[in-house]
Amino acid sequence: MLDKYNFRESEPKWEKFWQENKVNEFDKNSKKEIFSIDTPPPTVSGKIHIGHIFSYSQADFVARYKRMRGYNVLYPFGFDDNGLPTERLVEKEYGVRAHEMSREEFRDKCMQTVEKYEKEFKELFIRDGISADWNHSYNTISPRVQKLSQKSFLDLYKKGKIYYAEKDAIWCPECQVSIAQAELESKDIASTFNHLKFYISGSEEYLEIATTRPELLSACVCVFVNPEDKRYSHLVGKKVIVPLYGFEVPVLTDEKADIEKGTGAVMCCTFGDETDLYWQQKYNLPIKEAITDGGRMTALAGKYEGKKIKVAREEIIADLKENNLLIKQDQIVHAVSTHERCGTPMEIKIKKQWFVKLVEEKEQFLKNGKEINWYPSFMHARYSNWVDNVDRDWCISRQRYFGVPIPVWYCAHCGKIIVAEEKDLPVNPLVSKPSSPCECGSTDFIPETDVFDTWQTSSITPQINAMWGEDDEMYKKLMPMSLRPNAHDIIRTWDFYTIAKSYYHSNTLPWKNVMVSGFVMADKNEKISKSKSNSKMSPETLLAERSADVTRYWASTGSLGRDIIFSDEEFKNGAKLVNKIWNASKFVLSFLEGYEPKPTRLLPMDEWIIAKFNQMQRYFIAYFEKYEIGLAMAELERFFWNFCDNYIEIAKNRLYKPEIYGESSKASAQFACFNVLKEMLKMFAIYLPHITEEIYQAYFRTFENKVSIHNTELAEIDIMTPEDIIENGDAVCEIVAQIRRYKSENNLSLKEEVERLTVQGYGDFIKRVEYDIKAVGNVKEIVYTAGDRFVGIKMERK
RNA sequence: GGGAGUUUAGCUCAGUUGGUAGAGUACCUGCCUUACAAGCAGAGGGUCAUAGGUUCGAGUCCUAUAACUCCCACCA
Repeated sequence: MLDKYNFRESEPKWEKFWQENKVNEFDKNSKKEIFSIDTPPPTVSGKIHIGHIFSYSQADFVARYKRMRGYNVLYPFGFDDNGLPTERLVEKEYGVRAHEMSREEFRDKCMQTVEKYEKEFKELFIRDGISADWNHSYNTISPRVQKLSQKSFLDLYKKGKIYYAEKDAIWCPECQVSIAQAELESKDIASTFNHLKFYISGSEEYLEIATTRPELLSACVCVFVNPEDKRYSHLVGKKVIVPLYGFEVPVLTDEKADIEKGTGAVMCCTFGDETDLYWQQKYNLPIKEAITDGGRMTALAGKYEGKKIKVAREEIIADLKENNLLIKQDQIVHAVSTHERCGTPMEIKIKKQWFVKLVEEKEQFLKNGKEINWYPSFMHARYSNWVDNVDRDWCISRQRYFGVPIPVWYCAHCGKIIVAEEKDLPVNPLVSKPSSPCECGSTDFIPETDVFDTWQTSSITPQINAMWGEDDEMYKKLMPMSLRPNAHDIIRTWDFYTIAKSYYHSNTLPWKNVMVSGFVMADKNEKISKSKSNSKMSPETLLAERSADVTRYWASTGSLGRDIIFSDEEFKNGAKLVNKIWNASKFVLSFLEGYEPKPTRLLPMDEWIIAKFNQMQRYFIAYFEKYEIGLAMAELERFFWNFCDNYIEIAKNRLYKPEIYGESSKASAQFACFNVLKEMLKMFAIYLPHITEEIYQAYFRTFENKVSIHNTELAEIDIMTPEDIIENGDAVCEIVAQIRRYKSENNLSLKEEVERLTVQGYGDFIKRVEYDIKAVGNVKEIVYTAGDRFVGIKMERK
């Protein structure tokens, strides 16, 4: 019935079949309970890597499981295709910089690029057997999503949760864009502590100050010492002269000046770091900007104007040395906040920006986090830990090009902010104008040129998926969504922002459950990087050479939330499993040709395997309900190998030789084989959708009456079995194992005949299945003796 | 400095409510057994990180310690 299995032909064949037969589609009109998944839209910023395949496969297992548990599954798929990561990809692909061309030209290039990549992405995910419903797909740059993103902005603005303010913003001088706290990454960077002479005004005495950023001397506004620091108490209130620049600044006291650190005296520049900002606000210090948006020195820096930060630093150190103002240099390694995308140390700039309020609602967000089920549960700690530490509102304006425009104008006359009207969305303020004049009568408007942070858009994926503002009934039905799957790195961004947005918009949770997956590591403690992600691990290669089913098998072996090391071993195990499933099915089905399923009086060992199956399925389901896909698979796999090595070996004699064992004995084995294989394949279908479909189509489809195995539902095998059947059947396996051990230890073939087998204390059940034991062990005679149970078996050979 | 995770066989990991330590893999020994040699059978291999405690009984519960990993804070 089954011949050879060739995944290279079969896998694409079934992928096409599923699309054509709408196997994975969400049914809007179904009465079934809905299970909805807020799929992560992959960022279009380069290639899909093995980590994507890993975590998307895991989410797919859940989607397939829920479908087979009778849910109406909404499994959408989006692409996050705007914003800085995409721009950088486009700049790299074309070898250009966005600011070198017109906005339109750059946007065109971006659109072309994302289109190309998304096609590739989609093909790759389909090739991995991801069962998303492509009717429910979206792109964050599409007009539909732009509209929703702007609607989100308007809603929050009206609710007072978004504000426009000129204040400190975190700035990346490399990308020339403001970024959010969540986009910072702490990095240990080697640096130099430069000890400088700050002469006391009108004195030969100097104050020694250590700094890593001498290039900011021109922005120095004061010097702080700790009020408890006796060494400097005589200097407090006096003025010191900033080296090289010659202007005077006061010596002030503040607790934040650490006696232990450096020399205990610190120069405050606006802005070298967050502490400078703190002091500026606390003491209302003057603001002096020494660095331009592009990371070069301003006119304030005098002769260093126009130089890059690093260059200026080197030159200024040389000049300090030359002027005998440098006392010494210490090499240090210190933590520096950098932009996660480019690794450039951040700067603080005063900018007019749009912000979403976060700080004032922290308690609420913590509460919301508590109401969500996190799998694994400890990932909740990571969420609350982050929310607890948030100390900045979320800056959502970006000085970039390829993004969702901020739908706002400013009156050229009075400066009033004019936000777009909802009916006009999506709006590009650079192209259109407000529909009515400003209150002041002016019709002259300055459009906002900034675009949104991508997270402003991707934080409403539940709203996008649930058709917010498009289908109110559906929205009500779908919110909160059932599940958000994502990796642990974006808990602080995507999860957090999404929770905040859903609360602000509708006072709901975005989803009931979060399933957090780990990372794929190249090796222990070694993340997969572009250079490491060689062809051996590229998804294309793995899918083409190892098959999608085997790749998915590997993805199933991971533990929830835990990082996994890329392992060739697991691929081998997967290949073995797939092969074994094929062979076992082929064998079993060869005895089921023309079989008509009907209730049959079952022999004990057939009851046993069915009872074992049902028990395994209960464990399997319990694991899946906790999103423990790996443990569920292990449970299933263990059963399957037991089915092959013990049950088939027992049953095949009856299947082969009805003339000896009787037709009804064969029918009993057929019943068990038919049902166990069928139900087991359904469970495997969650992980290995291709090969199971091949077998289903070749045989079981006629009986199940569903177009695809993926439209069937998991079911127990509904027969009554004696309570102690598992225990008794396992005991039989134990006896069989002892026969095998004996033969193995004596270097005998397993088919060697046993003259007499003595079984002691195993009870009456053994007698009832004597024919099975005799057959599988090739035993001529069994002698039963009384005594303690599990005493053992004596064997004699002629 | 704050938080979290991990520590069980050479390796990768299970171990549900406390009750004689498990699997896969590797190594070794056999077996061409009428599905599968990408298979089958079997053997060896563990002070469950350490030290205390609770208990009749602890890999499991409690306390402390150590090592590794991650998140956050630390940026003069």
